[in-house]
Amino acid sequence: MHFKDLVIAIKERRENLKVNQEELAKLSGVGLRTLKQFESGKGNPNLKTIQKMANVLGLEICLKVKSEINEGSDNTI
Amino acid sequence: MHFKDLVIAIKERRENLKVNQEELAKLSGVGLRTLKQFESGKGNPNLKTIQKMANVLGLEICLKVKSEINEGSDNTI
DNA sequence: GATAAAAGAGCTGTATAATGCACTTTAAAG
DNA sequence: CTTTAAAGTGCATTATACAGCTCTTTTATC
Repeated sequence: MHFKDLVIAIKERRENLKVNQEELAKLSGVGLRTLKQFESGKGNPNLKTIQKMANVLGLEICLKVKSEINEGSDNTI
Repeated sequence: MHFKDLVIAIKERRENLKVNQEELAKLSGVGLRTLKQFESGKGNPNLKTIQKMANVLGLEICLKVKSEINEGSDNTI
């Protein structure tokens, strides 16, 4: 998952949950400015910041072995 | 995947590939000091730094929907 | 087009990550 | 116990993420 895809995944998840940036900022404890930067693709957030955002959205960071082909359905997004 | 687990995953992957910290630092372009900090659990690396390390190890960051139960085998580590 | 809500951006101060260098500690091999 | 490689730490500097404030731009809704 590349940088942009990660941004998109977070952003889409937020939108699907009908939460706006301001709410997510409050809920996650991440500054609104930081969140905006991130979603507009300008940020380079540290791990803790990413996890704060993800957690509130019911997502979690994981690592998987890289593979070009799609190895079948899991619950990654 | 919590912070510590991520650290462990990276570290174990590196060790399994028989690469030492110095080599990984060179290969990934991440400073040796940064890598040491991270692996000793003291760091809070930003996304790009994490990805540089992961890429060289054949890993990628992904997001998945949180779930308490294990939903079956995928290729996440 | 006017209005309102959401998203994005410039400016700025503070906090801290990234880095290199030198040193210490730990682990493995003889 | 000695030697050596790998891992971890203290210190200092530089780069940059975080954050709030304000303002602008975009996107609906009417």
